[in-house]
Amino acid sequence: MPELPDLQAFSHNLNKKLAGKTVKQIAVINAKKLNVSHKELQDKLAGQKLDEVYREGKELYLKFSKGDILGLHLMLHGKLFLFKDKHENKYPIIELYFNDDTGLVLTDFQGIATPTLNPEDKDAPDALSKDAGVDYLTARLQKTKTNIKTVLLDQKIIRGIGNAYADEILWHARISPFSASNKIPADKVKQLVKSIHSVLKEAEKQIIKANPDIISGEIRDFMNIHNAKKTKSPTGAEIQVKDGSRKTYYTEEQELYS
DNA sequence: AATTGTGTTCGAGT
DNA sequence: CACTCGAACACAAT
Repeated sequence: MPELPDLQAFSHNLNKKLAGKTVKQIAVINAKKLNVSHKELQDKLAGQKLDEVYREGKELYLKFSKGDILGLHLMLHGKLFLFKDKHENKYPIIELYFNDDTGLVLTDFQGIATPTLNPEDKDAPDALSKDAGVDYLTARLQKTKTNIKTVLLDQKIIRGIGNAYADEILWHARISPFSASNKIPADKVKQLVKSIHSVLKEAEKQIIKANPDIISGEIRDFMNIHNAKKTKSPTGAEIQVKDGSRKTYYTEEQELYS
């Protein structure tokens, strides 16, 4: 599934391809959790120009000329396709048609990818925002004793990190995923903030390098730790796997604070 | 051809 | 009551 760096790449590419186009029509085919009626979405967005596409947490935001925003959450398997005139992709959720006869379709075989009209502003900072800095995380990590991986995955605390990148980030920071969040020393929290930023930005670079025009799917061959094809970390430690409702990959190089 | 993977919600258990 | 954990969603890729 796409995580933050993938979505970041998608948003750049979609912005390049779609910004400036005007919405002609919208078809809602299977959006169980859309927060407004099909008619309201159509009435609001038809005729508006798409100003910008960008990423917010794990969602893509399409911002229109009158200020309306269409949020797209891809969930586990959502995929985007651009098309001319019509498309033949299976499992469509929603289709946007533009006035030059091109279109954008969101599909999901699980039917759980979710469009949202004018999503509420979230309190939690985006993982790449400067608001998710040392001060914020230090204070926030003190408030809970759950393990640090769970905290990184909690979208109410910091938005955008998923299962795979949580493992990559924690290895990069050399913090065990099972560490109690309130036991991580100050200098390690500093390192964690640096690791969040550098792991996510580096991944985005790798993804764009591998596929400059990517707007869906995922590329993860380059991942160092959360990678079933690898047995050792770049520094030679055996990669361990803990099976849970999601898998956690880690090595003994990561210090456990408890 | 059986296994694996992925975010979020929700209900049950501690 | 607060928290933690697993199941479900339903298929593609291998």
